[in-house]
Amino acid sequence: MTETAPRPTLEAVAARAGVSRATVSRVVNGGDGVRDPLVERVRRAVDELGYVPNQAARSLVTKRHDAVAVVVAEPETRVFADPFFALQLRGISKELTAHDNQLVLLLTEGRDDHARVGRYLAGGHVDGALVFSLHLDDPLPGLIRRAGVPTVFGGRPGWSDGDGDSDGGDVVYVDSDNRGGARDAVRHLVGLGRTRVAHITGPLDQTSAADRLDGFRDVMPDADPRLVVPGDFTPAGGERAMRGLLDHCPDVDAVFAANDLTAAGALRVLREHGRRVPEDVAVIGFDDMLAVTEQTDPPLTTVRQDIEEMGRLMARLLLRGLDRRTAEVPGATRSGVVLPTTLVRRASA
Amino acid sequence: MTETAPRPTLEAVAARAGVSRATVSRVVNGGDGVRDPLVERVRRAVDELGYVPNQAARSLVTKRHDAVAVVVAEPETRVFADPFFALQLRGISKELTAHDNQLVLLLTEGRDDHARVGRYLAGGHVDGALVFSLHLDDPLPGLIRRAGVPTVFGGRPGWSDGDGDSDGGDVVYVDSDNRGGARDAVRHLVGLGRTRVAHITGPLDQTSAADRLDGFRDVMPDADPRLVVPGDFTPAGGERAMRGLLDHCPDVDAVFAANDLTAAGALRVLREHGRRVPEDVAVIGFDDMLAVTEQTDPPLTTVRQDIEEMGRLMARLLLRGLDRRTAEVPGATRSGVVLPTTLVRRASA
DNA sequence: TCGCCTTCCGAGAGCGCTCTCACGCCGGTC
DNA sequence: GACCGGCGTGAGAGCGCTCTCGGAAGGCGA
Repeated sequence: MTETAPRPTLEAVAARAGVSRATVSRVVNGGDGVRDPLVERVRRAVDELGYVPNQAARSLVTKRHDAVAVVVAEPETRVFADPFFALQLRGISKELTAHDNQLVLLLTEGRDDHARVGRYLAGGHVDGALVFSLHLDDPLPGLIRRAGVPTVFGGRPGWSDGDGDSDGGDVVYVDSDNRGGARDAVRHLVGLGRTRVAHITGPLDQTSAADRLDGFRDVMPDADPRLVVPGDFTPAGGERAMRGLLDHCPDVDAVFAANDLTAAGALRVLREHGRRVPEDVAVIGFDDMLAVTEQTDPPLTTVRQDIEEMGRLMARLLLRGLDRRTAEVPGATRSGVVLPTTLVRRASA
Repeated sequence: MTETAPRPTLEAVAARAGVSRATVSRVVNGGDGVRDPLVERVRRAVDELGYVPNQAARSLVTKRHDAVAVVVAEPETRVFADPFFALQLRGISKELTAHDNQLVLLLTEGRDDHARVGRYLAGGHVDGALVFSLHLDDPLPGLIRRAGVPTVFGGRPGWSDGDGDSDGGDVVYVDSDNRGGARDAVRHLVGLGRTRVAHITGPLDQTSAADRLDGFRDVMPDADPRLVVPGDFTPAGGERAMRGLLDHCPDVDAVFAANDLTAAGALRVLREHGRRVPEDVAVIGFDDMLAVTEQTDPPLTTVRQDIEEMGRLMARLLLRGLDRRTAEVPGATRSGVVLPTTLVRRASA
């Protein structure tokens, strides 16, 4: 923990280059309006001294921080028992880095933390926030909105539809096309000639789960209600649901599971019961978590979403809102952008 | 993106409370040496105005940031296709939050990024760094050391042993007891009466993999060399290794796999070949990634490490080094702390 | 050649905070 | 009753930067 030598200041660079502080500042910040030879001299001085601007001093006057908060609520980190979290973060990180922004990570658990996050965001320590909050009843989005910080949500927040309140801030979010992906999956099953197609849902207080159910219903508006059974995005939930399904609808010949973990559970129960996949029952998941889809027996057909791209887009959208000279985001409406999904065919359907 | 009203300053609070800036500052920072009635008045003013200190201004003079960087190298995020990353981060986050520090996340990929991270750390934007870097040849640790930022490593860096160079900074790290855990696993197999115990290693340029191999050798110093086969921490690697093992040592009766994914691959090949687990071949993994260990057939016996605690300890160690009034870390040597592992018995061994 | 406009650079104020220092006031001592 | 010590408070400098503004220098038309 040795103390480092005092770092060079603008003043020092100016002295060495034989110019004023202002000129050095100009060069450091782009160098417009400074004649070439001077620019050159300043650059050299900067290099020689190893000058790095003091961000605190800069923020103090510019009121910008070049930092963005990423807020992840506790339940998410649980859900993210898969590469989801890491990938999204990676996308965000790449985009932020490309625009010289730092990523401040805020993990929350429990109500107290919400207050803390609210205070932090309201405290003006960051220029904006990227927020993950899948649950309908999550107080976080409200808090954050009130904090008055530019925000982009990951996943459609529960109240973004039909809310349209007049407090100014449009809700900006990035989501993947859960509904469309679900439709593709179910259509694929129908295309396979299946007639008794079941759906194991996710927790319906999450918009992603609700949207996938909607997609299922789009294709199967008249589905036997017993073919729609609740799950919870876990393998155990998938097992439970599948058992119930086999009990009440033994003639089921296809299952669209709300996610891959659920599908994995269902697969296990099907094998237990001697049903062949996909011959007797075809199965499709959602997410394409490789750790799961490639390891199941048989390998799982599923709906893939481009997680990393979601992260990248969130960051881009936010930065755009922050009025940086950032490339326009194609397909972005005022309220958000929905990324397409693709069906990945493996052996299970 | 509405502009928020200008936030109140110390000055404003002082005016409202009828005291000087200095007094408000004192109260905000603990209130020592200020008489009670005044403290009360200041507190009220702070509340009424919703005053939040401007961190930038504060940092500018204190030269502290109450922020810590977490540096994760690209290969890690790949490895972290499991809750590892999220859990560790959670532990870190909790500890930092408890001490009012922010977490700045730095994800790197490729050489350019190394330079960027080096610059950032050297730039004095954070008080310290937590670094994950498992590979022996990673240039990151060196860069970071040179940046002169207090650092704690996650996982023993390759060069921490026998290096003992004189550049001042002792290498502080937190790791789990890979070697001891491996010993426990292998001893368990031996205790089961197995005599032909194989080991599928991880990539040996990672200290965790090397340590696990060492642990294996501790118990089986005279193992048939053909029983030690290379893997790469992936299921595919596990499959490949297991196939080779069955080819060359068909009498193998136990496998200690370097991690759970590897074990999952091995398990699949064993089933393919009609070997019963654990009757014919007992299998043990490492990590206890629940998504894997509870899903394999049969459920995997494995060595568990307390990931979240690792993260928490890293943060605590760093904060301690930063000379905050932080609780002492029991069992921490100057160079780091090694957390115990526990054998979790399931059905596979 | 003169004046005017443009371009480039430097002086200086000030962002919001901390912290040192000096001063005022109090009680206690001789 | 004069003096001293200590505690509590305020004044003010200054952290390192940006940015406005004014002045110097140079180019061009008349």
